[in-house]
Amino acid sequence: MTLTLATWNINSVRLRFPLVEKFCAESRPDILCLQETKCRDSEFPSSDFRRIGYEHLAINGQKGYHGVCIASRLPILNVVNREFCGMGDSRHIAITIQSSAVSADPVTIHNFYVPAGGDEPDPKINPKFAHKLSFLDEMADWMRRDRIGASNSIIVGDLNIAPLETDVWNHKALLKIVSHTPVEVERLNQVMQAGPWADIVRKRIPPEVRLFSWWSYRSPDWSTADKGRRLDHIWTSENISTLATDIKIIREARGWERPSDHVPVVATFTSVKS
DNA sequence: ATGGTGGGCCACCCA
Repeated sequence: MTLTLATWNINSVRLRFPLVEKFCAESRPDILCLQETKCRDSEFPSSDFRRIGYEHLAINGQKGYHGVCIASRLPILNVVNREFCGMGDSRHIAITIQSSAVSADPVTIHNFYVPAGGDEPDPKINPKFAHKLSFLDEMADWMRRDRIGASNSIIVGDLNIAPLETDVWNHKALLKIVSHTPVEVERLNQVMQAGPWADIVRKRIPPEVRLFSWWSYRSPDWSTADKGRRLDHIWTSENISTLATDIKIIREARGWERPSDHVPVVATFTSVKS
């Protein structure tokens, strides 16, 4: 009994549906969480997802920017999307499913697209960076207050922060670059403690190993230069963290035709009794 | 130190 879950910042779901189809054919995720879908709910390619076996869709889109969705082979028992920072942005959606690979009880999956934060890592002069920090604070407050990560929960998404030294191509060079500054990493760690969440990717792949899920479009030879960052994450509540038996980062997806700048991160959960 | 490339969409916003 297994459940395979994937997260991917797709950077326009309409433009890149053919890549979604290719990825799903190869990796067979039961649940696919996408960020930056960049279309209204009415423009979402729902029939294409149904055609490739994802009959159950939870969509929180908006015109031109942001947008998240969860496509599932399993029935969706409940859908919630929460607004952060009173901005009206579509940056979160959560579903509840039943999967005996993970738990006898219902499991909630949260899909986040955290603000990128602009270029200047100073909240006093850069409102986008201030928004990013407020968003993370609000996530942590909500998780603590509502005990979001207490049990049977998973959180995935483009969190736009690479917390570990080996989550970036050059730790020292990126200390003042938004996505790897100490102030953001501290905020992200507070979110992790607020769950409390376990980083199941780093449970399976030790911190000594460099791991990236994003390479800039501005790097002409992304693979040989390999100036990547690990911005995309999968965390779980502690009670299910040991059930994540396999982690894959689909690096080759960055080399596909007209790629996203992010690649899928995939976790497979296996129940103790098989 | 700078600027490089993409997507949405029609003047620039965003990453």
